[in-house]
Amino acid sequence: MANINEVAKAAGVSISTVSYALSGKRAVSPDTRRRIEKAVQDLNYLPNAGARMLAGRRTQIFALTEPLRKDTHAPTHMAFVLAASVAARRHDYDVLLLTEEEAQQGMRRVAANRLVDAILVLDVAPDDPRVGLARSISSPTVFIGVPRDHAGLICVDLDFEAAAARAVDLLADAGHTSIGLVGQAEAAYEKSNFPPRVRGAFLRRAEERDVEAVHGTSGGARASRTAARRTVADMISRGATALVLHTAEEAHGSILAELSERGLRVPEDISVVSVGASFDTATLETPIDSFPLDPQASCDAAVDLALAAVDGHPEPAVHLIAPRYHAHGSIGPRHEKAVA
Amino acid sequence: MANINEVAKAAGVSISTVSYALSGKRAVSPDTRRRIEKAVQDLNYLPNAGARMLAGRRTQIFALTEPLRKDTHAPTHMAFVLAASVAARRHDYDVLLLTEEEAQQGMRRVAANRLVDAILVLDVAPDDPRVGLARSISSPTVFIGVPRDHAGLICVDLDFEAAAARAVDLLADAGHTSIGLVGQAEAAYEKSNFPPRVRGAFLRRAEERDVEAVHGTSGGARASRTAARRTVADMISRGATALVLHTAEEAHGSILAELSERGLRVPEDISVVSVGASFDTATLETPIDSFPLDPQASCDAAVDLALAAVDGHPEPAVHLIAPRYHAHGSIGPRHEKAVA
DNA sequence: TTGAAAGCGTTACCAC
DNA sequence: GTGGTAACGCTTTCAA
Repeated sequence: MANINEVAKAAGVSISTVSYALSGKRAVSPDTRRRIEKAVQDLNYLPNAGARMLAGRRTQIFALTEPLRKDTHAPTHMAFVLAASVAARRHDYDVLLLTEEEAQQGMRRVAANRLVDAILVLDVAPDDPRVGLARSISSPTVFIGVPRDHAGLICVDLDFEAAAARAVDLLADAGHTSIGLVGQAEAAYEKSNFPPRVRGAFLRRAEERDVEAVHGTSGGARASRTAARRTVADMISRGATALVLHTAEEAHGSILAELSERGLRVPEDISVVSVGASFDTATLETPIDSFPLDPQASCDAAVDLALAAVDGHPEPAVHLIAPRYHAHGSIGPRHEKAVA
Repeated sequence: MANINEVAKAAGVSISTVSYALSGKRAVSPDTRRRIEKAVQDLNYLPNAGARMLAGRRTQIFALTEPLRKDTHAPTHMAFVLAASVAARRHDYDVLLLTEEEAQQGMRRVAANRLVDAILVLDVAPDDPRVGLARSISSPTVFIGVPRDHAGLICVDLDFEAAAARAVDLLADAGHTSIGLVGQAEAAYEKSNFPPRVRGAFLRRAEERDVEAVHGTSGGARASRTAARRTVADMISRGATALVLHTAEEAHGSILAELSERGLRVPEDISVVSVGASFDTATLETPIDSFPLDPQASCDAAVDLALAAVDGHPEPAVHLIAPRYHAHGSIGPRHEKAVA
């Protein structure tokens, strides 16, 4: 529990020099720096967090709010929490968890007591109560996800619209004229912010490309595995020769099983592409082309924006992350078999 | 951003009186207290976190370390994180997340840093590197789970042994003489701390009760759903008339499906009881008797132990939480049909 | 290139 | 029952 005084004494310098040597905010002679570094090592010194928070103007802590709704997909959520944590640590920040209803009162609390420098908001709902809150508190707040009313807010998200549109383009370019979108469970279109964006862009681009498009829902991870299969069966019977999947990993599996049971090969008989998946579609029994969700990319961007805001340069806007395409050979030219 | 000085001024008292009125550590006259409370409300005052950490002897923050291994069952893990957070908030504590390799260096850091008052350790492995670390740092550390070498450590966990033994007892009492334990994936018996405890107690008690016992593994959540079904089929063919399940929710579903397909009714033809489930077994297609995992109970106990340690009264020991039994009618007397 | 010292906003001890 | 004030350990301005 050595403090800065002991380090200063051991190095034969003043405490201010120790502070500057460690922060790098002022030039320190090589020799002095060496002596300080040695003292730091010897004494196993680390600046007291509370003292830094009080004296400095930053706490080096981000709050991470997560409502943890019952229907939240746990693996995806965990991936975001992990990614946020990694992104924060890269900039010497720690992450403080704000869960449940605490998310709201907690945001107010940590903003008022100056426990955190900024707040990261996960699992954003279209009408998220944290939107109004963000506008009323002093802490910079970054949304990972895009609420309906996002005027003046700092938001980061995958460009789901672009991903959906590009998926349609790929399929249309391959000659497909009838495409099905196997989406999320119906409830997700109200509780989450991105499913409607995928569906909207899908339908829009399909119309632009003069492609017949149908949208169907699937169960979530916990739903009966028959929901997604029924949707697929229906789409195929209506002539779809290509599928865009925007579902959980489990549903991907069910869908591929359904295709396989119907004797439809990918991509010979039917083309498939995944949008916004949070898992690796290359490890499915049939690898699937994908515009994946990239939690790390989103969280890195969110942390950068948070830091900028902490520095007094907030960038209120919806910052969309360009989707990246991972090809795994699941898209092929249109074939009539599926229609039959 | 009002501070204690402004509150004191507004209430017409000294800052020490404000401090004492808020902490309750000294008697304050009703009238004075009211004036202070009003000033606090009006100014929306909350004590500065950094100043408290520095001046007081606590930070009101717990670190929560989670390795987040690839094979971690996300929903269960999230339940523990949430429960820990809730337990902490009940005592006015926040939770700081320490993930990945950061878990180790992070533990050292926040201990040396004085950022947290204590550390809660999740997802404990039999040979957990955090065990040695816990012994070498100053922060009180509470393990939620029991590592192999736990001498001198503070550990909390469900009494898996008791749960497994009681499950065997219930079945033996009902007349069953051949019981199968459908356990976790093979890997879990090395990477996690509790699967071996369940298996050990199961086999031990079965022997004590002179009951034939077999143990079989199942896949984890992501494994092919056939693994668990094969195990069950095998057990039945070997004469088992009762099953103890220690598996993920998905495997529970697969197992019930297998029984159903074989025309075996629960509990008429076969008895089933679940041990250590982190989900509600009453909502399965066939409700199953259960000795559930109770994250909140574990985390409440862990937080209590952490607080005691922070107060200078550490209780190094393995604190086992008595399992609770939830009956849902899935245990019945032995019937010969399953044997056939 | 370095040092002295003034805060930062609490808590808690010591007086009254 | 209340007030004054010395820590707490750092960051940062001002001087040298």
